[in-house]
Amino acid sequence: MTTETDFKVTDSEWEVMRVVWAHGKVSSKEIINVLEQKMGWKPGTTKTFIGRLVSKGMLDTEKEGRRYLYSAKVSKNEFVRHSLGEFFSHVCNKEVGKTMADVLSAATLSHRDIALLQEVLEAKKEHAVEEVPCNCVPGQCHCNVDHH
Amino acid sequence: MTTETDFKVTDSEWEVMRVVWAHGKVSSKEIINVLEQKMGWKPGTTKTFIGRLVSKGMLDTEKEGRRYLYSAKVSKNEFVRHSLGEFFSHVCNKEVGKTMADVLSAATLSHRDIALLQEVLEAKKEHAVEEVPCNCVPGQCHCNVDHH
DNA sequence: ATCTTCTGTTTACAAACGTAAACTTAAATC
DNA sequence: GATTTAAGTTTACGTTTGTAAACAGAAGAT
Repeated sequence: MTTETDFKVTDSEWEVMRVVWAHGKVSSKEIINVLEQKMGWKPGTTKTFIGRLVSKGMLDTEKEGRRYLYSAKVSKNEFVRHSLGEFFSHVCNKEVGKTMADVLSAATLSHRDIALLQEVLEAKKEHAVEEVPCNCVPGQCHCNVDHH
Repeated sequence: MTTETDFKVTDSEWEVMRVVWAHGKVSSKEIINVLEQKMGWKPGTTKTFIGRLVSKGMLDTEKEGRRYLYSAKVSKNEFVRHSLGEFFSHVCNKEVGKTMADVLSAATLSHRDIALLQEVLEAKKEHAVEEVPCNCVPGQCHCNVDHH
């Protein structure tokens, strides 16, 4: 009876979500096909994941004849943003910038991407702080180690 | 008998790793203390995670009297880089730039962070591509949807 | 009207995870 | 030396995840 959307999605379920996001509205048959190709999953496996995602409130269903059409209840952007936020909750705020720089230098970027990122940075300058405050618990990052 | 380092670390284990990274070498007592504070874990819980991390080859042990001193076998940077790489394996290459921009505009950054990021971007310009190639399977991203 | 075939739902089961108590052993103390 | 205590190891157990077969019901075909 969970109507609440639960952003916690496993790796496998994420594979399903990607197919749904790519299509907008899609039948289980299509999802099964794509993931049989990519993941080698048996139809039953994909069915399980679809079912779980519906229970979690990540997928909406719309009856269409004998089958359902599935669509995402949460947009891909919203979801990715949320997941990355969760990811960075494991990293000290002070290190987010450095980490981003790391990722960026390893990524393949287009001229347009770079321009966009530069714009964002330019805008960020306005509200940049002198020093990002550490948000860690004492003992969980270098900024704040209790040396007994 | 797994001597290989397994980068798969759960959220709880990550909490332990952060304490180890913060200290360099640390006793279980210290780890237990920090996580009892932050997570409300009973000592036994933390002990379990430490044990699992040792099995996984994420932690090295060095006997010191009656106890062990734990240290990380994988550097925090290496680990974060790897985990982010895994994260982005769920996102189309074409969208990595946009996603980064998204994260950056929501992050708190220092002037130094911004300068660093700008440097990285400047350097990236050199090898920027006209269009980032989509690396998705057909049917799993907009670049490549089979419309029946 | 009956049979076949989709398609969604139930059930299954092992491995991983979260959470922790119990046990054991070696060191420290009395 | 006997006892207490701290630290690592074993065992425990419910939940989640990965993987899938079995089953049920409705739509389509004969």
